Amino acid sequence: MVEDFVASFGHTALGTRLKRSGMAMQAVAQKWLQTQGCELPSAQMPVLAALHFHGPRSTGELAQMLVIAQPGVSRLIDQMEKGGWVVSSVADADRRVRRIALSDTGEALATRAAEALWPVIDAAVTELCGEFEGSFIDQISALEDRLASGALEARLEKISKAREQTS
Amino acid sequence: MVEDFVASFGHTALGTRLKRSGMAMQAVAQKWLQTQGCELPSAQMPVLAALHFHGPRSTGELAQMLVIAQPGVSRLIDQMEKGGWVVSSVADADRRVRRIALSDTGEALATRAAEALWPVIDAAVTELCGEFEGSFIDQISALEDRLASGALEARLEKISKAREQTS
DNA sequence: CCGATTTCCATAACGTGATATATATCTAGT
DNA sequence: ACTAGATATATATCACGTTATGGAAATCGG
Repeated sequence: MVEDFVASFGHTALGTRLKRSGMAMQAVAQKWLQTQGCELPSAQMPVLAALHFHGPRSTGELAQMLVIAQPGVSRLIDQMEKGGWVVSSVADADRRVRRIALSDTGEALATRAAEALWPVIDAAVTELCGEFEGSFIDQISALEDRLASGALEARLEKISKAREQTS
Repeated sequence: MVEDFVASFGHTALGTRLKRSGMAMQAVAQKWLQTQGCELPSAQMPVLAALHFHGPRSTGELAQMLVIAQPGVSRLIDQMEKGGWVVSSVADADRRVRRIALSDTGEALATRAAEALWPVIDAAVTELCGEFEGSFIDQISALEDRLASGALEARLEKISKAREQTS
């Protein structure tokens, strides 16, 4: 039985492998965030971060910043507004433009995440991608192996606990 | 204006970036395949290749080989059967098992792809990922840059034409 | 040999990306 | 001022991955 045909398919299926590994990392990160009491869907996190670090933006600006299609942003904003994380208003200068800003709740979550959540993920992923050797494809393979073995979960756990100690 | 907030977000959003780059590569490959007269949706390509190189398999075996969830395989097979690329039948030994095999049409496409299409993609992606330098995240950034500049399309075109000459 | 458990697959519901198209608004040219 | 075109956003639909769940078939244990 072939364990992973796609990985055996050389560079031809590299796109599939990158997509798959990316989704796996997102899933692990989201699960960990939930254990930390952060219920925000992972797709909405980049919006939260972007608005937190750069202030209110329009739908189109967010699409450009996040490199996702505009209808996707439109839907995300609707969801986040229903969830109470952002507030939107019609821009003064141009009534076609919707100005999106974090609500107090959203700002509070973003602040907490910026202090205690995103740094942990960053550190864990940095560790996860450390010490890679060989060609790019070898490094992708190494990443896949580490993800499959639960290395990211373990590092999130470890780093999170270490930070609790020092605080 | 921030060009790409996600990329500026360090390792925290690496999953998002990998997923995004993977999807971009798939899209480029699919578009090129269409110019070569290959109409198969990209998601079905791994199934075609797996059945071509390893022979008929069950739904569960395909899920394991392709590292996607079983319901996904189930749907893929339905689509491919409607498209005439595969035929499925109830296994003799165990009537729960669905045995999936390439149809003549599917086998013909797979043979052609194995000779003239997948090698081109493989060569183009290999070139695309060559000469990467620095840390893993730097290499991802380099990949993103090259993809954004249309480097993969250019290489597919170039390699494809070079092969036509020699044949 | 019959009932309980396990296995394989299908279906449903959801998440999150895409594209295509419609609508509303603004701007420029006459 | 009026109209044509450009622009910003919303809506609809599709693609493709997931998990949850249930039914049919096979297997196991008493």
